[in-house]
Amino acid sequence: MNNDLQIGQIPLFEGLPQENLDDLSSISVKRDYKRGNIIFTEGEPGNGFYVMISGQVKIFKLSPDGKEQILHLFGPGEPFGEVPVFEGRPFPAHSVAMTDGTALFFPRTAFIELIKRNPSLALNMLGVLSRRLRRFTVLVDNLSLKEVPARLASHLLYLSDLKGNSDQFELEIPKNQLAGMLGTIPETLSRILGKMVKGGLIEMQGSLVRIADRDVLKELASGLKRLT
Amino acid sequence: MNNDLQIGQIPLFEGLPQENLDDLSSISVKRDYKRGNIIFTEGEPGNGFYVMISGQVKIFKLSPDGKEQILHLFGPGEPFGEVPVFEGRPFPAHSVAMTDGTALFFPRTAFIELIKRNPSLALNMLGVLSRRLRRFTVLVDNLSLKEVPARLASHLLYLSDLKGNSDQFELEIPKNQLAGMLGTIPETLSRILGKMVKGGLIEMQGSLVRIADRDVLKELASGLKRLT
DNA sequence: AATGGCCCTTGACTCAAGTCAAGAGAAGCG
DNA sequence: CGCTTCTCTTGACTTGAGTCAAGGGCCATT
Repeated sequence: MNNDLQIGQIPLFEGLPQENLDDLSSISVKRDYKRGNIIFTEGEPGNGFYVMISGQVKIFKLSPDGKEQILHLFGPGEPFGEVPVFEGRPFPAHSVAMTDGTALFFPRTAFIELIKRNPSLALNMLGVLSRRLRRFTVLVDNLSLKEVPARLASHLLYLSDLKGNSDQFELEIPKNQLAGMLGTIPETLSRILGKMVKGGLIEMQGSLVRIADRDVLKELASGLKRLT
Repeated sequence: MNNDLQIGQIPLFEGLPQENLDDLSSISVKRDYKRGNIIFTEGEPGNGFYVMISGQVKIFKLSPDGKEQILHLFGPGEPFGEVPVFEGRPFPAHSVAMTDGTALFFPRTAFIELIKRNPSLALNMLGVLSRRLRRFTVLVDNLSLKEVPARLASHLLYLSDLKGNSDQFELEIPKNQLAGMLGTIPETLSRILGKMVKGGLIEMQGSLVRIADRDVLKELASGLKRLT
């Protein structure tokens, strides 16, 4: 049996007639990745984009001395690497597989032809890019206007929200990667998590987090309060 | 006589048949702004987007204690405020007029109808959003992985580039606003500009900059070198 | 010419977060 | 099973950049 995501289940392709799904299917190429594989590199020409089928990828920027800033983590059903498709310039960031997985690759020119013939595909794609722009405004806001404890608090609340506001959840990614998402380094993250535990805001066992004081966490996240 | 930008001269609408331009014209509403006017506010529902005709606007985030991070500065011909159009959620940031000016407002539903009937309008818009995503990756990279002197150096080189690599140019905006673009505060910007002048990298008179040592500036911008 | 309101700069100080270094677990591999 | 390798934590130190406070210059308006 095959558990893989089918092309019609991809949100980007929602609402398309079967005929278009067949077209998409016929232009797509399946690609498998092992954990750690480079999918594309910043500066490399982009001849198409990807949709994750299984596994997880990160999109990130790299500083000359090797520090990483993660821009996105994408899982099954999510498209990535679309910027060069519509802009014609190279990839603006790097992409590496976080786990073993599979993606569909859609070549640029064939995909653009499909878009020309199908306005709802265009609108779906506009929605995807718009959501991504919004996320970036949040990221910039965090990096520029908030301190690390506030970013971490927001992120924990976000994760909790993803699990239906459960008080308990897994981080899903290693802590050094989390540091890269929050624009900091593992040492700092570790210290701040330590303070949160001591302050009674959360409890931790490995990568399992339990929110102990949601209200204070919210105040921290909004910048009303500071972590002492 | 009328110096204003005509609708056909807006890059977003490039390549559209006259009929569509007329449609666009008929759904658009002209709005005038005075310097300092709020155009929209974060959290406000977005029922349409804007195209700048004359003047300049800034799009920015605000921290609880009033610090600003500028996300974009837009001038004549540039669209802004499109995210809610395709995503259906409120504006993700604030917008204020930097100078007196005029914008065209395009209501959401009418515009979406036009897009559905016109693939090249959709592709143009996809191009605009993609370019904007790329710019954000650069902004995030700067904020997270580079120090203020490096961000400033890149910005100066960017301004020089805009003027055909001229060694001399105006900042165009007040220095406190420049600080807000670079993710810092006026005091810090002032100090670093001071250091650059002392170090012989640039010369300054008011808001006029002359690049004196482009090579070192480039090394600074890339992070290879530090400002002492 | 004088007043008030920005804009910009400079100095002294503070502090959040990064660097460097060491070590403990945990996980993957031959 | 033992070895390497990676992840995570903790301590001591450094530092980039922010805060606070003061003052000078410039412009617009009266």
